[in-house]
Amino acid sequence: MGWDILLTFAAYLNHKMMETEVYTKLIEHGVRPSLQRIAILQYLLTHFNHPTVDDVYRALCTKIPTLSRTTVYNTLRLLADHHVAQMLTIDDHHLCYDGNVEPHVHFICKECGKVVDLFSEKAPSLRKPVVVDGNIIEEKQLFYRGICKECASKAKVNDNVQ
Amino acid sequence: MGWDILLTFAAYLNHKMMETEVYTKLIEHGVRPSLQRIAILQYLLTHFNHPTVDDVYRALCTKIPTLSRTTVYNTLRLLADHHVAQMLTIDDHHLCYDGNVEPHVHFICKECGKVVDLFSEKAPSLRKPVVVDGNIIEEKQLFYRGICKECASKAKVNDNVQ
DNA sequence: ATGGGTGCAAAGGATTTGCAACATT
DNA sequence: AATGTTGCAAATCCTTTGCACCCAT
Repeated sequence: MGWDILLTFAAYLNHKMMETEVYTKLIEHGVRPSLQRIAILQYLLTHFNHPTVDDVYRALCTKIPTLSRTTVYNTLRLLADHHVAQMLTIDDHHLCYDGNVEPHVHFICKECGKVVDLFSEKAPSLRKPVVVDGNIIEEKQLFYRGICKECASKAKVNDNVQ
Repeated sequence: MGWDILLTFAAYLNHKMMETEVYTKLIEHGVRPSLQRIAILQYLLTHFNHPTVDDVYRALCTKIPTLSRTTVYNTLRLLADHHVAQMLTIDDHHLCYDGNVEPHVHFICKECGKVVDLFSEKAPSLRKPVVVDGNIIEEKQLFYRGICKECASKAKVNDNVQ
């Protein structure tokens, strides 16, 4: 197979990629699309389990063998800055990201550290920045903390055993 | 000056300390009071600028020369666990504490990292745990992010200069 | 004498930085 | 050519851990 065939194939893939939803989303938010950025946002938009930087890295490094953690850090921060993703820091030692930028409540379990979306709860929404006491508010986030369903039932079982 | 005098003096100080508000507060929340714990909570209750672990350490290590960071970490975590203080992790690299456990909204400036209380905003309150979708919710926290008054006016000045 | 509290030093982890190579325009 | 992007390696910073000492009951 010659170089010309490879080039044609690459051009075809490139063209296909530009048709994707993720590509468009990046462009719309002013982020230059690159292979890595597309892959990372793609991952965020298909995994709603609030992945950490390392989760994203480990999931993608097999598909993009040259991927580095630095790039994942940079890209996720970039996406958050451009409001394509949300950065969640509910707990120390639990920095994670969420591709869903629609307002919704996050719940973190003190026991297992899991982050859960609570769509049933009323979340503060903010379409455009507002000013409060002179401060420009761009984002609102509501967090709940407690014990999740699974951990609560586990604790109950343990109580009975004791 | 003999040992008996020193002992009497120590006993007097001890007695005085037990009369303090901070001492009572610790007892009420099931935390055994120690010199370090009293000092740390005292600091939290008189400094409303959302100090980090290091802020607390640096402020107190001159007064208690033997104080270690480990103790400050342990104590602040202990206070948060016993709901004598709030642990705030609004941003990665910005873990701080708040001695005010009454519900109020926190605002963090993306520019300078400062944390400000917004008492004018309606904050979610939670007197006792509630159950949502099987999860036990013990705390609710509402965070805002954006640009603070000072940074916003600085940015405006720079715009004019350019 | 037993358990809890403290503090040092070391280990551990997560994130950032500097820099060189690379891709894209 | 110029600018932006990537990725390695090293550095940095924050936090935890292990252990020994100390105090109080």
